[in-house]
Amino acid sequence: MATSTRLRKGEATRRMILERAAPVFNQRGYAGASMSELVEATGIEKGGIYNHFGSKEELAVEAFDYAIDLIVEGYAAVQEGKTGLDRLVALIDIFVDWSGHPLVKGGCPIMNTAIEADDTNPALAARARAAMDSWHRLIGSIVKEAKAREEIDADVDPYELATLVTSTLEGSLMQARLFGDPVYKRRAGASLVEHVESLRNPPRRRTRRTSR
Amino acid sequence: MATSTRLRKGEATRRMILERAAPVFNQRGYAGASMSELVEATGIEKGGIYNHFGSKEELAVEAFDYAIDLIVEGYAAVQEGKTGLDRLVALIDIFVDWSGHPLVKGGCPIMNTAIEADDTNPALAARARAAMDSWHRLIGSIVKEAKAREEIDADVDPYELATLVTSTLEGSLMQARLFGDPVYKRRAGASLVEHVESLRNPPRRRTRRTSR
DNA sequence: CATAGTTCAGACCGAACGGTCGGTTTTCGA
DNA sequence: TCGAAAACCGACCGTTCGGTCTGAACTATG
Repeated sequence: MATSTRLRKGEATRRMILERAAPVFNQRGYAGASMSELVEATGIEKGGIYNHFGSKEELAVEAFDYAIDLIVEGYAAVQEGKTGLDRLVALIDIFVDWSGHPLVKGGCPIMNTAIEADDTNPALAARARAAMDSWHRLIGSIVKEAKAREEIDADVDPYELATLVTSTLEGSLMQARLFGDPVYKRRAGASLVEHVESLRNPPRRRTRRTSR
Repeated sequence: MATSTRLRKGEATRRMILERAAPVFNQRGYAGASMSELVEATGIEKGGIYNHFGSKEELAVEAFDYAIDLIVEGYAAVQEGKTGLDRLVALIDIFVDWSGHPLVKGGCPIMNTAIEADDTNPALAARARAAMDSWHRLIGSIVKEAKAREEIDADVDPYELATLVTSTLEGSLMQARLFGDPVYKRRAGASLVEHVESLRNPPRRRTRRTSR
């Protein structure tokens, strides 16, 4: 069919633009990233870029979604073959250490976008909310599964635990990036894993203090 | 003396500029805030602003320091008359609810600056590091005091607890602002207070789960 | 292999950017 | 009250911003 084949080449460069623009936006922010930087990063001239995206904002939104897709796939992969609370621990572990190869350079796109866009860019803020919501639901569903398997008490609120885990992880990532030191993430991860394990049913011996 | 009196009027407007520029930078970010916005916010024309600050960056750095000073004073005030762990709990409580009157509009300047500047602006990133470090030390000193008063075990690492508390608070603030809902902060605060209380020595009955 | 349709380069646009500067007004000690 | 210094305005600077558009180059089907 005409449409699908005609558009093929364009689709490829379109994806390539997103792939290379995503880290630029994630590192420099929406306001901080200029079209000339994006031209340099993508190797496509301005006319070429605007042939695929109607505006800088449209490109930023799609680049954000692209980054989120990458991350969603990454977190899905690390849960494979695991069940219940083990899935949650795997998520925490991989957040703490992306095996040295961050999926998108510049930190967590959700947090970066949330911080910049909440007061300035409604479109980007809405995408950040959607992505964060999806992340909350992922953790929430894991907790629900753990409850169904009777790994943890029935009165643990899945969504509440999800947002609490998120708070600690994202806050630790912010500090880790600010100081260029992963120890903040490790501490937070260890503390969260300990907390999660303490919820296990029947309760095991409680190891009290945070990691050292 | 000549110098001190001659400069008086200028110093006043200089402070006024910082006072009005700080929320602009905090809400719109460094790259997102334009000089024309700062002119509008301060009521001072561009020439007037540049009479006091050598560059936009210099203004941003001083505005950041100004915002931090406000916050430091705020946190100092809330600790008055309290000792040991009660000081820490007071800090957590006030972070969760700035009584409806945020000291600087746009969220936590340290986090906002850390997120934007870590990959783009070394000068601002350095100030954010300094401010965060001071915050860490404040909490650390409180924990040390609590240890000296034998409120908590001697093997609790003050600095470690400080960074953990910070992670959870900042991460929850990010979510609260993204969704426009303070519940994220409240949950995090409740969880942290519970955690802190569980460290009290002699150990009281442990309430196990997160707040509800 | 012709050619219609798609993709891209790059010159170009007006607006807005951060920053400068000369001149006017305001301030305040003498 | 006078006058020098400080404070401030606002026009102006060159540059870069996001965005447009025309024509050339490429793609892939009939």
